[in-house]
Parts: sequence; structure tokens; C-alpha cells
Amino acid sequence: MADDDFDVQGFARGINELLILSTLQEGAKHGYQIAIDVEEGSNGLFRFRHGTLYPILHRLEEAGHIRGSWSKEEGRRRKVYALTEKGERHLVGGSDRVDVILHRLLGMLRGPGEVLP
Amino acid sequence: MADDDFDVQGFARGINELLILSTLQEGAKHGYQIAIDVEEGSNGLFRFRHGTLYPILHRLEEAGHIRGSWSKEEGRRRKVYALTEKGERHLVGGSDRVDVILHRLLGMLRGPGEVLP
DNA sequence: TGTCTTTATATCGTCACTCTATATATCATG
DNA sequence: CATGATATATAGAGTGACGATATAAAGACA
Repeated sequence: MADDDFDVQGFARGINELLILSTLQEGAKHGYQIAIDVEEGSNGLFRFRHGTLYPILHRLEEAGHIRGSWSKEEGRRRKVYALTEKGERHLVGGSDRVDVILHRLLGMLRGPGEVLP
Repeated sequence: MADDDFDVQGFARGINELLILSTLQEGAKHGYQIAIDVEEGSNGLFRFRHGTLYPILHRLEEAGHIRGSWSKEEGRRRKVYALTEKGERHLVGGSDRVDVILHRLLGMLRGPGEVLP
């Protein structure tokens, strides 16, 4: 499959990844905080179960989009993730792509008669 | 999971279903024609493999969103699908939902801080 | 006539991924 | 000291898109 091809699976996966990268723009944070911020930032619309969140974080770390480091403040172990440059580029490109795809989708759904700007 | 909850899997699955329902607004057609129309209508962005298309058509038929009937014109057997009223309602509701998610998602991705109405 | 491509529908197996549930550990509160 | 919130992790289940493959008939071409 070509790189600019659309597939729903990859698109869905991408949404979750982009949401995580997006909140990390505010600064480095640990997983639990990411989940909270995404949920609050979207008024509860977007939400991560921890069974969903952590695998994605590991995936993003392996891909070099985020960089994790353990901190042991107050005895509580936390893995704090920071956005890398690669991750930032991925976020910008991914957001543009989501923009294009969803607007085209909406154009299709609104019916064939309508002409979009 | 509540009905108005967002999950990426369901959203992704919904995209394909809505694309199919959308082209059927033009009138009843058979599966192969649906695939062609979706691909051409989106300038090649959205595309169905037949391994993807037919299971979705069966799913939509079972759900009562479309109604299929066999035709044997010219000796070639075709299953022609028509949009039902239920399917029409599903399409309208689904389009509105895509609209909402699109704007909220882009609001999140375009940078934190701002919470959209 | 034979065969190759296009049209047309269908299903099976694989793979990836979300989601539920469970495990582990620390800190705060009553 | 038990309960709940914080915090990370993984195993198991279920779903479904995707690729490959099967079937079959129509049209083109030599």
C-alpha cells in the first residue's frame, strides 16, 4: 500500500497517536496525566483506557516520536514522556492529513450535489 | 460503552459504512458500482477492496440500512442495493457526528488550550 | 474456437489493534 | 487498616480490514 493511500485502520490508529503527541506539546508528562489531559481537553469526547494508552506510548517511543524517562519523585515511579523533533513533525503532518481526509469525507457524505469551497 | 462515546474502532468502521450509504443516495446500485463511485467521487482517496466491501454490504443489509435484491439482466447476476429509511437516518446522524468529531479533533490537534464549544 | 480481460459476488486466513480484565505498587483519607 | 485514587503494565478476547483466492459469465481479439 502506497504511503499516501488511505486506510481506515491506519487512520484510526493515527488519531490516538496524534492526540497523545498533541497534549505533549504543552510539555513533558507521564502517561496517566496524558489520559487526563486528553479527556479534559476534549470535554470527555476522547478518552484512553489504560489498556489502550500504554501500548500506544510504547509504540510511539519505539518509533522515536516521544522519549520516555523514569522519575522516582516521592517514591512513586513515573515514566515521563517528552515530544521529540520527529514526533513534532509527525504531529504537524498528521494533523494536516486528518484535516484533508475528514473534510473530503464530509464533502462526500453531504451529498454529491453540494459544492465545497 | 455508552452510545455517544467515541471509540476509534467504531469511528473507522463507520466511515466505510457512511461512504456506502452516501453513494446510494444517488439511487440503488450494485456492489461493484458502489466501489467505483466511491473511488471516483473521492478522486481515488477512498477505495474499497472487494474483501472489504462485501462484508460491509452484508452487515448493512442485516442492520436494515440497505435492502438488496438480485437482478439477472443480461444473464449477469447482480445484487442491487437500495437505501432504506433507516439507512437514510443513519447517514444523516453519522454525517453530523463526523462533523462534530472533525472539529473537536482538529481543535485538539491544532494546539492545546482552546476548548471548542 | 480458445483464451484473456473485465465485470461481479463471495469467503477464508492473517494480522493488527482496541478494549476488558487483571496484576502490581504507592499514597491519601477516613 | 481498608478503601479509593494514582500509576504502569500485560495477557486475553474480540473485531474487522485486508490480501488472496474461488467462482462465473460477458466481451474482445486472433
